[in-house]
This record gives sequence, C-alpha cells and structure tokens, in this order.
Amino acid sequence: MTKPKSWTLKSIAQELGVSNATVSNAFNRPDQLSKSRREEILAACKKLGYFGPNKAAQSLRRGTFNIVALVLPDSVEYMVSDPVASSFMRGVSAVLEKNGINLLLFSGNSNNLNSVVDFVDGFICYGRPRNKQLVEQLKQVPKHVVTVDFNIGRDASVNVNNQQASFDIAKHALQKNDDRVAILGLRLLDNDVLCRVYEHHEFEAGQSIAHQRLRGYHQAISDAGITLGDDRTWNIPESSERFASIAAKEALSSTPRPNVLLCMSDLIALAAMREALKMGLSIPEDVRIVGFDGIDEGQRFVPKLTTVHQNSEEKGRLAATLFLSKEQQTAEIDYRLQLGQSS
Amino acid sequence: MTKPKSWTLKSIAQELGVSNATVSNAFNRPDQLSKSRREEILAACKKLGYFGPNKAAQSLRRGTFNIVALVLPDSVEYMVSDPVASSFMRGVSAVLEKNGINLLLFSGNSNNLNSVVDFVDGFICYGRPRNKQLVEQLKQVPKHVVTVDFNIGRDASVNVNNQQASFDIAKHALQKNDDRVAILGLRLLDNDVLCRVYEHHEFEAGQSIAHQRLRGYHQAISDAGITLGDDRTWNIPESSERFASIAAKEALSSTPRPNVLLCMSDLIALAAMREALKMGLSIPEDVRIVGFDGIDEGQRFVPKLTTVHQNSEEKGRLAATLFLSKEQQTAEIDYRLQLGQSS
DNA sequence: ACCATTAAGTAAATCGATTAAGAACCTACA
DNA sequence: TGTAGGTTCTTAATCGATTTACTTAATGGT
Repeated sequence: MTKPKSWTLKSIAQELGVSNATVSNAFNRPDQLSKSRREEILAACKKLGYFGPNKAAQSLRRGTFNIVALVLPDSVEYMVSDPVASSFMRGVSAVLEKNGINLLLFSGNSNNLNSVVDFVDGFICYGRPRNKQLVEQLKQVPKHVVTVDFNIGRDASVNVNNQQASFDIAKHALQKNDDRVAILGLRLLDNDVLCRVYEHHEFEAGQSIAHQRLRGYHQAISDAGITLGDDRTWNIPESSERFASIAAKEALSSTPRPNVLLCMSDLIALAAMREALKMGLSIPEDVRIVGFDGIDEGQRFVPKLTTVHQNSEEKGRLAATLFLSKEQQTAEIDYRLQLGQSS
Repeated sequence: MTKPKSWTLKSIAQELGVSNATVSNAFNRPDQLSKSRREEILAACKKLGYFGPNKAAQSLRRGTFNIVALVLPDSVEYMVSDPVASSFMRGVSAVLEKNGINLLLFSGNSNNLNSVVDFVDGFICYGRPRNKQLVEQLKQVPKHVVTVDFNIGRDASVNVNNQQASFDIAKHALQKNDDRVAILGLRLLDNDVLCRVYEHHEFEAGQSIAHQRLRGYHQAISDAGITLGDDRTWNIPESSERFASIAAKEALSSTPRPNVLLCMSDLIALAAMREALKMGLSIPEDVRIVGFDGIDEGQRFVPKLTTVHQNSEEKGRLAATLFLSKEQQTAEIDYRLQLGQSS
C-alpha cells in the first residue's frame, strides 16, 4: 500500500495487516490485545506519523468532547475587558486545564446555541446572557449546564447573596438620615443605553444580579429613614470607564448633589471617584462612594475604595468543579466588606 | 414511527417519508429541491424540534469546524490577567465573532496539540508558546496557522519591530553617558525563575520578543557611550505585580543604584515605580523608568508612564483577518512612543 | 411525436472512528 | 478426550451527517 498523505485508523490497520478494531484497541483498550502486539502497533504508528485516533470522529462516536463552552453574558470582547469576569475565567480555566479539558468561549450575544452545542460536553454560564433566546435554549439544551450568578433551574448553580451584600455595603455607607443618595446601577435594563431609571417597581421582582443588588440598596436606604428620589438611579449598560464616567458626571452635577454614591461595580466606583476628584470634591467628606467586586485597582487607588469583595476566581473554580462532578446542587459563596477610605 | 428522544437527519427523513439527502439538501442546498418541498421539510423540522444537522457529524464529513484555536503563550489563567494579552484577544474575538466563528482557548503549557487539532480550522498563536514541543507541532500541523509576535515560517504572521521600538524608548530614556542603567527583562530565560542574568552573548541571536527588545536596549546603551554592567539585567518570568516588585526592589537597592530602569512591560514598570516611590525616590529625578506596551493604567498613574505603545487590539484584529483571508504574508504593525513624566 | 434538457429526488459511498458479538486458538481440568 | 474458560483478534453495525452519480418525470423545441 502506498503511503497516504495523512494516516487514518483504517489505513494504518491495512498497512500493518491487522484489523481496524485492533488498532483502535491499541490506543484505547490495552486489555483487549496482547502486550507485544500493542507495543508493535504503537511503535509503528509513531514511526509512520499517525498520532492517534481523530478526535472529531472519536467524539462523534462516543458523544464526549473534552470541551466545555463558557457562555459569557456579553461579547467575548467585553469579557476580557472586565477584571471580575477575567478572574472568574481564570478560576474556571485553572480547574479545566488541570483536567485536560478545553475551553470554548461563547458570546452571550449569539442567538443560537446550535453552532456549538454539538461540540461540547456542556455549558458553564457566567451571568445571564444578554440574548433572551439563548437563555431559553439553555433551559432546554440536553447537556450538562452550570449557571453562575443566575438561575434557570438547571443542573447546578453558583451564587452570591447579592441582596444581602448590597444591603450591608449600603448600610455602611449611609450615615445620617439627611444623606442624599444616588445609585449607579449596572445593567438594570435590558437595552444598551445609558440613562436614568424612573420606574422602580418592576425591579422588586427581578432576578438579575442588578435587581438583587438594587433591592439590597433600597432596603438599607429605607432602613436609614431616607427617601430615594425618583430620578436618583442611573442605568449603565456595561462596566466600562467610558459609560461610568458619563453617568458619574451627570449624577454628581445633579440637584440635589448626592453625597453618597452606591455603585454596582468597582469599575464604576473608580470612574466616579476620578470624576469627583476632577470636580474638586473631596472623598469621603463631600461624597462617599462605595463599589462592588473588590478588584485590585480599587485597593491601590487613593483613597482606597470601600467595596464588597467577592472571590471571583474561587467562584470560577467552584463552577468548574461542580461541572466536572456532575452534581446537582446550588452553592452559595461568601462575600466580605472591604473597608477603604472612600466612605 | 414512534418519536425518538432526539431527532437525527435520518429519523426525520423517515418520519417525513423522504430520503436522507433531501432533508440534508433542505438545510444546505436549496437549489437541489423544489421550494415547496423545502419549506414543507423545514416547517416539519421546526415543529418536531429538529434544529438542523448535527454540527459534529457535519464537521467530520466536511472537514470544517467554524472553530479556531487561540494558542496562548502560557496558561489560560495567565492570559486573562495580562492586559496586553487581553486586548489582543479582544481584537481577535471581535473579528471572529462577526464572522460566526467560535474561539477555543488553548494553553501554551499543554504538550499536545492533538487534543484540539481535529476540532479546529486552524490556529492563531499569540507569542511563542512556553512549551517547546508545542512549537514543533505547530510547525508541522496540517491546518492554517497564523503566528503573532514570533515566527516559525508558517502561513502568516503579525509582528512589531521590537528591536527598533526598544532602541527608540531606551534612547529617549538615556540622557548622559554617566547614566547607570538596569534592565528588567520579561521572559529572557526559559525557566520560571526570577534571577539576574549574567550571560548576555547568547541573546544576541535569540528570536523571542525579549531577545529582540534586549538587542534594542543594548544598541541604545552602547550608542550613548555607556557600558552596561554584567549584573544589571534581571529576568522576570511573567508580567505580574508580584515578581516585578521583587525584581524592582532588588535592582533599586543594588550598587551602583541605577538611575535608569528599562522595563520590558508596563506592568513591570508600574511595579517599579511603586517600589521607587515607596523607597522615597523621586521619578524622574532620582530614577527614570520606561515601560513597554501602553496599557491604560500607565496613563493614569502619577507620574504618567513613558512607554512604547502598541495597539494590541489592532494586532488581534489583524491576526484574525489574516487568518480568515488565508493569505500568506508577514505583516508588521506600528508602534509609537508615548511620553509621560516618568523619564 | 420524438429526442434533448432540465428539475426533483434517491441510493449508496464516505468522513474516521468505537464496540458488541463472535471466531479461532490455546490451556487445563475432570 | 471432551468441554469449559480465557486470550487474541476480526467482522460488521453504528455515530450523524454530505455528496456523487443515478433514476424518473416533466418540459420544450421542431
């Protein structure tokens, strides 16, 4: 037989004068053939340049892939820019890599799981995907699914008690009952626009992280005996410097000027602090600012940011571990207040 | 026929009383069957809950996957922590996502391309993978390969003129011929240790980024009439705060104390600035520090970092575009000096 | 009315593997 | 010597699709 450009199990078997099955067994089931035969075959393969069974064919037959899809809330692009999301991904990838499993990135903007579903063993979903259709598909998809920071009743999920955490940090930030509060919210609305949010009632039932955090804030505000104005809440569509700066500037120049800024992410809080300083305000004397997440940069900033720290990397590790174990459970992970000089 | 748990092309065809081929054609080649038949079939599929041909099987048959592997220099974990690498990835993913192609992350620590090679259309490699075997495999692999920031003579590559850029920034930093220079190098050696590097001669021929940058520095130093001491170069194994701080502290307390620090990344330069300030040195009076990359944080730091800016996101977009076009070419992308107050 | 085209659909080979079932041979024990 | 059991290897069905070559029927020009 003349040497083919690239070997297949079949051509190798032919070349060596044994059956398909024997070559396959040499690679996968050592107990199915004699030791000498096996070594003979493996040596020949090495020599001929056949590196083992084609994984795509193998996967089709076996139905396993050694690939898991990480479903992001938004575009892959966005994910990489966000330090919290990055930490999470670090945790996930550390665990998967250790187990020889590859990571496929999947955008939360896509409207069809189909393009990957047949290639993966399952899904780890970080935050509710922006695309609604995707959420519906995830509910149905006949593969293992672990969700993080949201819940759709699938196999397992990992969560933080956002409402309690927000309550705690807001309670810490609020000092007197004549405090003037403003909220810089992250993804309170589904649309992509930066705007003030006037209708609060609908959020009381919402299950997104933003809604949970908002409830925590509201509770603390009302406990402090403060009435939150109708126009004191901003919606920021993504945790980026650009949007956050605009919103912060707007909030800080609104009347009455807030002296407490509750920010739903550290990136937002940092942008707000920069704007406040730029406007000549002092922190925390003129305005107290608190964040959420506990990213490194917040601890290096002067003044140091007061925030809720959640260990995103740990969250990632837990999600991946849960995925691998195929256990069905809902895990809640810890948070802690990280007190700085910004409040 | 009784309804199967999950439909396949075959079972659908049977159910509808048409042939395999016709159903396949309904999805892939509209010109091969009558319009009415096609609509009939698609409608039936929708109703029955068959979402189209299984992608894994399709890929096996067609040999295309709509997946490209992004080969990282190091673990996925590391990638996500590095702002430069993240920018690059942002560029890559933006282009791929627009073209409906999925991204598979592949660690540069893995020793076998095999686990993914049969699942992807090709590889985009960002920086020379830490694992040598991987590099050898990439040279041979029978798929499309685009390399970035290194070259192995494959289909296409994207590069920056590191040597020239380093020469420029070093030339800018060096002012008098009695300047005392130290170099904080990134990944000059293959091992993972933080250490001083004494043997310089071997680097003159090296092709890694670090070697190229080192040559640029050396050239500028010698042009300035300065002799670089034998023990004035540190090797930092990864661009992280932790390692950089240690090296910077060591360099700044060594004798003679350097008054110029050439750093091979911004992350290193920022750590060095923090250490210098902590030691009570003023920048740039006591020590001039320059970086490489042009990350955002460098521009926000006080004093603002002087560095070489390279547009990593653009690099990512270019690499992805080159990949998609399947062109064979070597592209060089621009850099520019970004002058701050640190030098 | 005849033959050449074109359109619509099908049968069967193929992509590259895995694996259940069974054949051929050998060993050992009663 | 017969048979039960164990090795070792092969045959052939299967995973879920695509695609070439072919059949059949309908159309059209003269």
